[in-house]
Amino acid sequence: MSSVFGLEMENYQGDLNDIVQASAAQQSDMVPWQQQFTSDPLSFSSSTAAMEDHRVNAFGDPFSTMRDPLLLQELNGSSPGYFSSPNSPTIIISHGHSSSPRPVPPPPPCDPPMMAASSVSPRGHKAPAVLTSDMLSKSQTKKVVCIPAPAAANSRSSGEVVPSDLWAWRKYGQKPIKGSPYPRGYYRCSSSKGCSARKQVERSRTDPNMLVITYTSEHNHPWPTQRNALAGSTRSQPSKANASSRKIGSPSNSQPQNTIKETNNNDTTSTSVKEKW
DNA sequence: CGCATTTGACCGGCGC
DNA sequence: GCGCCGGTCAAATGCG
Repeated sequence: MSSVFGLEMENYQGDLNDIVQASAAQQSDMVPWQQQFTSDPLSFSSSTAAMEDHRVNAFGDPFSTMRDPLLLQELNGSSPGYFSSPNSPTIIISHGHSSSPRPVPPPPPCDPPMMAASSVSPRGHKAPAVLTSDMLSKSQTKKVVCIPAPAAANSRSSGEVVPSDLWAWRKYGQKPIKGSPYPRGYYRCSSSKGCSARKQVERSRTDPNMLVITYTSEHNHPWPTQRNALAGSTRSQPSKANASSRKIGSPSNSQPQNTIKETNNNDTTSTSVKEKW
């Protein structure tokens, strides 16, 4: 399996490039993030511990220092090394045209049952992205991103950590998923009212440290120059139970550079990108 | 005041 | 046909 992955990864890198480029192209007229990132020196220790430490300590929110994997993906355009790194988040991109009205949740790349069996290490798993073509061959563009979810420094009451990205996401629901001890959160893009972009965030049942983010639909608007409009952007903490710990992961309103860092971390998580149309 | 988050209810699809 | 599960909606609440 791993070998397959490796191969796939290689292949996907190529695809990814395309994707990234495409993405970049799409948003090229929006925000020159790449420049920002590019200018950011990537100096991270390759050691997992260091990485985690780095992330978690950065702001208390491991994800606050990293942009959405998806974002990273797009940014990848400027940092080719990202995907090649074995530790990067697993990103699966599936574009399809679905016949079913309802988006089919792709299997958590990081925690498919089989993986559970094979991946014993909670953290060092080179999470191979497992993607069933079936699922991917649906119609909407679905991107499954598997990223390491470090400690729940920024975790909510439910314990989920939501990475912040340039888009403003509004949570519209959360449901416990059968077979998974962790609930799945449903987010919608609040950057633009008409935007149908959605994402589902859930923890890998086999690896609580891994976060599986599924992006559905695409944004029909440019990147928010600054976490836009609807303003508040995504709150990271619940207002009740953890009122005191609320907004930890606060929006990265203006710190894109962090992404790059994340991009650099290699060595702990595996990055694999799959694309399906 | 406006927006985000939370939570429960409702709806639709799928499997048995 | 029934039950289960996932996904979405809507009302209430809290925070900036």
